[in-house]
Amino acid sequence: MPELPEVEVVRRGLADWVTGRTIESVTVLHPRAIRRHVAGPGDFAARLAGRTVTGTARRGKYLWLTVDDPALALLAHLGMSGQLLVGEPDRPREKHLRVRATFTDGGLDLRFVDQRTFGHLMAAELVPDAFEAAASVPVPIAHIAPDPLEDAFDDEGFYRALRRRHTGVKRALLDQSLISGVGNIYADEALWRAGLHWARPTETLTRPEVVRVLRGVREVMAAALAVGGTSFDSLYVNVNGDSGYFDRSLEAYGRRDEPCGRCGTPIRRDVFMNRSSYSCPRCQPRPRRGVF
DNA sequence: CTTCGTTCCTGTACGC
DNA sequence: TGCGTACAGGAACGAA
Repeated sequence: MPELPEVEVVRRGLADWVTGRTIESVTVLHPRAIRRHVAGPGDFAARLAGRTVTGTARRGKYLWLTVDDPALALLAHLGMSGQLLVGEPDRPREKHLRVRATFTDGGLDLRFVDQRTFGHLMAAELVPDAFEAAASVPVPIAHIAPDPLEDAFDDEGFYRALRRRHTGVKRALLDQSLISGVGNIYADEALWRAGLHWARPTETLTRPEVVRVLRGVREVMAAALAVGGTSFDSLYVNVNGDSGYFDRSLEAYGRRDEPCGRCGTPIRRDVFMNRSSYSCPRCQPRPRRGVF
């Protein structure tokens, strides 16, 4: 399940393998993969054909390729199971191949493979970034906040935004308009590190607690990035098809009934937002109404 | 305006 | 063996 560290691993791979190369043709094999590109597959392919890739960028879980048209980007979101793979152009088609791009040099091709089809690609317009001077951002994601690894992320502004909200801290961490790049896995890990329960009301958070949450997010993401990201199955891989190793370092996520690494209490699993939340009942006690 | 439940999709695991 | 169900879950969308 790609979150920020996994997307960053993919971005770095693309930077190595496609920068400077010219796209020859783009084939859409499944229209759902470009459903956010409202002009359709023909327009998507036509906008990208002949363009030379000039660089790569990322914000949160979105990554994009810049091209020799400064107003255009190839924007990608991997969803739950999306993969961007670089490989020999004559290899067999993957079962869930959705989009394929070839290059004029006849070398390695670029494939978007996505089993569960929650991911998508689009050819998007680039506009000036409201958060970082001199930077550009694709229009469809201009509304999301910077991610916590960006210089443009505003820690104090994040604290004030949380205090204005009336929701639980985990829901806020998953809200890409407040902080981008955090998904279910790293939200649970960051809250475990910060010693906060997922349902803690955001309006009661203290400044030191928010500092702990942000430190937790940044530290766990940096640690995951250092080992190539988190993989539970074969669905997350880098551009060469290799998995990361961070699942061996997770403290809370997926560890139901296993002992907490700090206190030994069995990790608890709750259903929240129709998905799993893992926490330590002792290190992350459930908040009581009226306590704060 | 904010908040929150629903929906999209496919493959795997598991109980009976 | 096969069938039904739970689960994995990001984010757009609509309702309240």
